[in-house]
Amino acid sequence: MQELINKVLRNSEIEPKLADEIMTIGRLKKVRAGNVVISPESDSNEMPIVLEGLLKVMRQDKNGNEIFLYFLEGGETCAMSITCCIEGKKKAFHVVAEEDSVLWMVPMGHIDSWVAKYQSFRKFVFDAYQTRFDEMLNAIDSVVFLKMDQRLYKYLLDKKQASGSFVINKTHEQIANELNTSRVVVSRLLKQLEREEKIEQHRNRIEIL
Amino acid sequence: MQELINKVLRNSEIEPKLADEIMTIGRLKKVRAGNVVISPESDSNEMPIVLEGLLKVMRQDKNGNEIFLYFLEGGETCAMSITCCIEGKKKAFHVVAEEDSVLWMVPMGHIDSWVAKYQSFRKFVFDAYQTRFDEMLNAIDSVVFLKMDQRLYKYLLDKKQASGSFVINKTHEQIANELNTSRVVVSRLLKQLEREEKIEQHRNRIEIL
DNA sequence: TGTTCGATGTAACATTTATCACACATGATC
DNA sequence: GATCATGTGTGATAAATGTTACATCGAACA
Repeated sequence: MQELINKVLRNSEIEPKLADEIMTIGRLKKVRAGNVVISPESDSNEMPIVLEGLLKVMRQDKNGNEIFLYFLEGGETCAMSITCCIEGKKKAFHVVAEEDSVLWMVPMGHIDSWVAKYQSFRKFVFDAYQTRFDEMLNAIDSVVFLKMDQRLYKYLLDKKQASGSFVINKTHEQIANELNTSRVVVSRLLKQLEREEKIEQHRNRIEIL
Repeated sequence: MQELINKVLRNSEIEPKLADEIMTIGRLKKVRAGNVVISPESDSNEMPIVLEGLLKVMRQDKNGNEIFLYFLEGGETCAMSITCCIEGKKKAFHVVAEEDSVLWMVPMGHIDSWVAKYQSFRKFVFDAYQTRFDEMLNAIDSVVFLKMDQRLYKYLLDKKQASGSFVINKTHEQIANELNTSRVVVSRLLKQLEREEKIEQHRNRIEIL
């Protein structure tokens, strides 16, 4: 397990001394696909770093409607968790395991001092912010500028990209929830994509061509 | 002028010594309403702090379609500028003066060392990120979960809030651009809001009741 | 005063998306 | 293989939004 942490952290630009600290202070957490890692209710004070697997960040409104924002892949962390914890604010999002994942949970208490002390950690944090802003803008773009058929296709491609697999194991219903639309709409548009030979459909499974 | 900077920075939680540095190193910039402060083309390496007035942050796609994201008010800064400059990435947004404004432009070169050195600056920066994430999520909520009539009304209320005025001097066309819809749609919905006695309309001017 | 131009109002229609209803397919289980 | 729960396909219709076209209004100014 230590090797895994080592691999992710050493591969990043974290300096060895800091990597040691992070390894000493954090704890390992395994989550199974579908499980919630962070929710508005949870007041965890840990920053999750993805060692293995894939997390997804979802936004939810008061009525329980959801929308998918972006994925967190190996080596990445949840920038919003950092700000929320530092500010002690309630989180306004869910983080859910998209695949079985291995996380390294780092208590927030040390963040400030690391930011002060390590240039490489400042870079790590600012990188995280940069990437998250980009993803957020990307999410906004999709919703604002694209029609549902394009949004859906983009969603499938993003998922392929993040998971590294051409196969997506989801029902139409699940996809509809992530795009905040209805199952019927997704079924219709997927059928259309199939006719255009961009995908192939099976039960609970979509294959990207 | 120095008084203005003093007022904004001293009122914030920036420690005096840092405030002095910021005042020594930055430069004053005045912009008139409508003028562009930051655009994807500009590769300015300065972080703008709003001393007076109001800026708005807009997202634009390749086809030139726009959408309003959020306002930057007095004492606030553009978090996305920080990350972009640090990462040396192209900015993916426009910052435009919504009102005549006075800005304090701080060269990015000093940011990293200030973050390392001053706890209060770390707080300032993390606050900025937190606020921006919130505003961004808020923008996403509007676009994803609200119908156009509600989005429009929310937009008017936000504008009222940010400007501190019940009067909005904009044409339907301008509003339509910020919401990425058409003038006709805005006219229709504004008329509706007028019938519901939530607003009063005049030429180039909307009054919130 | 009349002209001009940008802003606003509104009808008619097209397109996109949402919703409802129901048929049918598939895989699991007994 | 009969039963059942769940997933998918599709028509019909409604609602929301976008588009086109044109009328009217009001301010500015010749």
